[in-house]
Parts: sequence; structure tokens; C-alpha cells
Amino acid sequence: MLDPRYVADNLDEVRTKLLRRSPAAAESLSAIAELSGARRKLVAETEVKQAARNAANQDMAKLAKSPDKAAFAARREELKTLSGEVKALETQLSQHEEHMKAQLMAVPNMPSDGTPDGKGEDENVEVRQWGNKPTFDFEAKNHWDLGEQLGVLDFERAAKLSGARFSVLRGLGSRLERALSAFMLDLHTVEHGYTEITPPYLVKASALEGTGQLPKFEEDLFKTHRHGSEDDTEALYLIPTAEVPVTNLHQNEILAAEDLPVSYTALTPCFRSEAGSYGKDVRGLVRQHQFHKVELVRFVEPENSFDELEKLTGHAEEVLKKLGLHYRVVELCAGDLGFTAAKTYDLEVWLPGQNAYREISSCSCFVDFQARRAKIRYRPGGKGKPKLVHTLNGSGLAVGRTWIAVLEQYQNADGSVTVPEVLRPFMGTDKISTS
RNA sequence: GGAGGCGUGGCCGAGUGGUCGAAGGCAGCGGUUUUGAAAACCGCCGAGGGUUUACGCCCUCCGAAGGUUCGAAUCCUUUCGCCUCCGCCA
Repeated sequence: MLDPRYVADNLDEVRTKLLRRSPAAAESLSAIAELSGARRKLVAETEVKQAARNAANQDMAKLAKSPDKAAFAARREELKTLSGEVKALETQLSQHEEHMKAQLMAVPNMPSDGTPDGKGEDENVEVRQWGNKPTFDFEAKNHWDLGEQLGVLDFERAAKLSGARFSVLRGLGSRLERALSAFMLDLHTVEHGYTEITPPYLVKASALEGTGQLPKFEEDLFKTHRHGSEDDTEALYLIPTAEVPVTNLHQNEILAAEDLPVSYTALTPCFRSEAGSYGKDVRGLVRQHQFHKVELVRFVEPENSFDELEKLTGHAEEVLKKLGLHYRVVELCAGDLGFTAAKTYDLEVWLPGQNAYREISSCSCFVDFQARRAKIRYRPGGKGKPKLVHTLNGSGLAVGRTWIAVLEQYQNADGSVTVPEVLRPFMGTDKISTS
């Protein structure tokens, strides 16, 4: 959420920045600026009345002790009116604030100044590449053919259980999923200093509001109700990413400055309804309703949040480097930036079976956008007024897509797959094959 | 699921309708004292919002939301969380 005061005081600047995303992003800004100004007047008006009521009530406390019952009764009648006026103003103010917040919650974050211009995916900027495209003296297969032939991947039975966009792993396929997860968590906790978290996979709407998935993107989520209940206020949602529970761990908290940066990593399943992606990636594991992801989340001081993004991106890249998987880093242009992000790097791994780079991680700095929604603050220098922290997160990595990349980049002519060196201790074998 | 209890400032804890944002203690911060430290003593010490160049002043908040009342931390309703006992259960 943007700061309503900042929007009101810097309307043109905010509009210019949001227009870099899209015309729609800047739409309600004037209304918000107006609401913000009107709110200040309403607050002043309300407080004058409240002060009058408070003063009168103190008099009443004295009158109540005096023997003059008539004076007390008369004054009480007067105060009834005043009290009613106060209540009316308070109601008006809270409705006004609710209205303003509702508008504000639908406004995306401002792109960082360094973010390149551009309307969409095609205008993202390649920042660097690592490694080389593997070459094959045979035609590279895609992972779904490889996986099914190796007996480690089964879409048909998954469809029987759950329908489209689900998968079943088997044997060394399952082992590979587990190996990748453990390898990533070990790397981030031991070498990068992250604390491992195992969060709930079902969360309240308030958590999703904190990180920005709600109220705007409900259609992307799986929503659950207790048996017999249709009450939306107690609905729980399956998490679309660990970002949600892990970032909201500190909602409504004031962190100690000396504890920053706080760094968490979490392996969780992620659930996405993929509404509106019909026809996209219908085959294979790329786009599933359920997948595992190791997430990195950091809470940092505002001064160095963009440096911290470079570090966090580096932590995610390290996974690919250690696995020996060729990839590239792209910086998202303003038009392709997610709703909450100020700046984002995507890591795209090379998939020979599809002859394409595919997103395997997305690392973003949200500045104070999520922190304002979730009320996550810290006390600078250990004293004084609390300030909003900056939040960052990135996939480190999407396990399912890493699984794909290992199969496709490490495939052999006979349809077997060589296990990357670093995974062998976790896999107990150096090869996945049918024999 | 049944019965009961509890939610107050960073922590502990008083407060059951009137001047209470809230006693007291601990922790923390600043100072006096001391060669230094400890102890003792004095002061400061929640958040949000409005207003002000600033000092400050004002408003709101005692798990949350409603209600009663001239007035609510205190009474009522609903709700959430935690604890104890019973039931069920991985």
C-alpha cells in the first residue's frame, strides 16, 4: 500500500511513476488524493467535538458529587445531543477511512527509479548469463517424455485423482524432489544464514492482504471453508507461496533494529488456481496447481534494501550454479512488474527440451509497500518512532521447475539422466535410468 | 465437541462506571554520586492520528467488533486467542 499522505502531497510524481506500469495503475489516484485531504478536515472536526465532550464529562463528574440534582439532569440532556454528534462524526470518519483504504489497496507499488521502461514480458532486460547452453548430439527431449519413460512422473494417474495440472512423482522422481528441497534448504541455512521456517499452509485473508494477493487477486487462490460454513470471514486460503505466511510472521510487530536484517527460508507447497491461464503450458510440470518452492524472505532497513535485493538474488543464483544449470538473469520492466514489487529480477533457467529460458525464481524488493499493509516496523537506532521495514523475497528456488531443468539439462542419449554432483549424497545414485 | 478460567504498556501486575493512557515493580535510557563499577537517589520510558517552524497542545487505542450510559479498562452482546479438565484423534 502506498502512503496516502505521500500520494496527496506528491500526486504528479506518483502518477508519473505508476503510468510506467499501465494507465490503469494510475486511475484512482486523484480520488485518493482528494479523500486523503478530506480526511484531514474530517479528523480535525471530529476531534474538536470530542474535546468538547470530554471537557463536559469532567464537569459532570464534579456535578454528580454536588447536591444540585436539577443542574445535573439538565446538563445531562444537553450532553446527549453533543454525544450523538460525536458519534455521528466518528462513524462518518471511519467510513471515509475505510473507503480510502479500499481504493488504496487496489493501487500497485511504484516501480523503482532504475526499473526499465516497457509494457510487458518482451521488454524485460537481460542482465547476465551464467554457464553455457548444454549441447547434445541427439535431439533433446522434454521432461514429460523423459520423466514418463523413466517411470518417475505420472500425469494420467494424477488426473484420475485431482484432474488437470496435477502430477504424481514416483521412485527416484520423488527422491529428486526431496533431494533438491533438502539441498536448497541446507545451502540457505548453513551458507547464507537464513533461519528455516515451517509455516501453516492455510492462512486467513488478513495475511494475504498483508502481502498483496488480496483483495485484488482472489481468483488466483484456492479458498476453503469449514464443513457447513459459508462464512467468508472465516475462510482459509491455501498459500500460493511461502511469502505469505513467512512475511506475515511479523505483521503488527516492531522489530529491534539490531535484529535486522531478518532472513527466513521456508519449503512449502504452493497452490495456485491458474485461472486465466487456460491453454498455457498444458503439458508437463511447468504450470501446476500444486508445487513445492523454497522461498527466501528478508526484512531489512530501508536504507539498503536494493543492495539486499542483489544479495538475495545472488543466494538464489547460487543454487543454480551449484547444480551446474545454465541460466540467465532478467530485470523486469515496469509493465511486467508484479503488483507489490518495486524492482524484480527473474532467474530463467535453460530448458533444452523446450528450447527456451523459463522462470525458475523471481526476486523482488517491495520497499515499504507490504510493510505498510502488514504493519511491520522497526525502531531505528533502538529508540524513537518506529519506521516501516522494507521487505524482500525470492524463490530459492521453485523445486518443480528445478526438477524439470535437471532432467532436461542432464539428459543422456539413452534417456537416462545424470544426477548433478551436489545432489548425489541426497540421491544415493549418480544416475536416473530405467534399469 | 462438552465444562470452566483468562486476555491491561517490552515483561510482571493493580485497577469492577466518573478527572485512568492507566498504580506499583522489573527491564531499558539519561543524570547525581564514585578513581572506575556496583548500590542508592532523581528523571525519562507504548502506539497511531491531527495541529505546530519548534516547544507543545489535542484526539483515539486496556485482544477485536458492536451495545448500554451524560460518561466504559470497568456493565451487556458477539467474536478471536490462550490455559485447565473431559471426549475424540495423527
